[in-house]
Amino acid sequence: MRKIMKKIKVHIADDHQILIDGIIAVLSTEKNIEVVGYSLNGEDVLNWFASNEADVLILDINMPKVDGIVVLQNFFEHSFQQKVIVLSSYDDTKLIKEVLKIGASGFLAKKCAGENIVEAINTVYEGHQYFSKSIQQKLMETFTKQLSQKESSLHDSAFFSSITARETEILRLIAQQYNSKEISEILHISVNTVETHRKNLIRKLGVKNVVGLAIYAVKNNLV
Amino acid sequence: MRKIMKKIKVHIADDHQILIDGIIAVLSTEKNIEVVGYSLNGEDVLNWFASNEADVLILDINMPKVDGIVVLQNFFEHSFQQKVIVLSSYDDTKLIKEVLKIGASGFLAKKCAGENIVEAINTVYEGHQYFSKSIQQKLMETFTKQLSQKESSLHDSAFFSSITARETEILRLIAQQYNSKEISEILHISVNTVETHRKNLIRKLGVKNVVGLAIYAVKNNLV
DNA sequence: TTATTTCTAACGGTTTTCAGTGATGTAATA
DNA sequence: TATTACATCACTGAAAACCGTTAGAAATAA
Repeated sequence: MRKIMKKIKVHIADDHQILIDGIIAVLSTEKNIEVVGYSLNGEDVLNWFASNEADVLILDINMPKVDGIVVLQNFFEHSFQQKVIVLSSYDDTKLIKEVLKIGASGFLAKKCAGENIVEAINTVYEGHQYFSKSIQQKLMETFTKQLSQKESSLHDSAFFSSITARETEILRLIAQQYNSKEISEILHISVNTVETHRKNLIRKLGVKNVVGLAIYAVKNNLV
Repeated sequence: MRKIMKKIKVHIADDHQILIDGIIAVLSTEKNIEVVGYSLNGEDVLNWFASNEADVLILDINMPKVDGIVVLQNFFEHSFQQKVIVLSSYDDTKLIKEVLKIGASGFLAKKCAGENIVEAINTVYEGHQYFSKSIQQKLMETFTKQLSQKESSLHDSAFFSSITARETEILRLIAQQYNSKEISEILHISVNTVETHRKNLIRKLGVKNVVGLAIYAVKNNLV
């Protein structure tokens, strides 16, 4: 019994013909991948891609006429079901985040090996995400930085060194939009006491007013 | 001229001797890696590792007596400069985040290939992070999920449907701890106007007071 | 034991917030 | 043209926040 394999149809958009030819050459050796079209500028991509039945779009982000980002946005505004792999000369973290937000499934640095394109196409076609190695590394680093920042902000010197448990309790309630009177009722203490704690918090945290307290609370995951 | 290569010294901690032997076997073929010791339980790791000069600790997270997490915490509390690669049977996202927070440099699923261990050791020794493939995938997914959530919060119905540009401007200033009078001076408008905008914001966003506004602003990345 | 911190509470006074209501000019839109 | 949305401004009064300072009781650390 022979398994009939459906070919993955690929459209390529890049302003450098030579690069397109290169990619086509690489993909031509792959039995389950077929290049069904290409565009040399952003303007062209949407029309082209909408009319053919490509499954995957390989999109260069730096293109004349219409920027790749704009193409991406248009693309997902029309909620096409196809997958997009973004191609870029630089592995700029901001850019990567941007395109991921918009909805790209993969991100390839141009310096990566040809085999990665094949891998990327297969991966996104199966519904997963693909990132070339250097980009993975970068993203992972910002990711773990995020984690450690969260952690370190919790271990914020001000937070653990001088804010008492009671103050934290009150800070939490302030950030829940309770005013002093309400907090005094919740904690069964005098309004004056709440106000004192509040004043101490403002002083200790070096903020100006309740707004500062609220923001501090949010940034330290107290809400 | 021959380059003299310093061997990377590795310590392994796992309660399964057979796994340790396996790793040692894999690493024995590597010229630049040397296994200098191993521990069969968590309790043992810290003493052992502190006294020898290993560069990299390969640490199983599921161990008897002292849990791997506890070992990790102790480890970084004593601020050892060495790198830690965490080994685990499951690629549980929560667990990964946990160990990354604490300070691990790498995470390997036990199902991964032997060569990955070599790659991991070299990578973390050079100061980078290493994650086995399945884990990368998982982390990337939660990462992009985060991004999309951030995005969706920006596209919060309330935010884009009813808040005007001027109101946003004022909201931003409120979140910067300016009071109405100060905002009126910054924007060269009457205090009454600022107050009106403020009231409208409170109404439109369904919050109780400035604190609610501030929190809304932070959560929508306006500060 | 002594010293310090923390929680509690209070007083007096000023400033700000907040709710409600109403009004005007302008610009876009139906 | 009429309507709507927006930004602007005003007045009132009650409530809340803010500022400075003081001070006792209890728990905790030196």
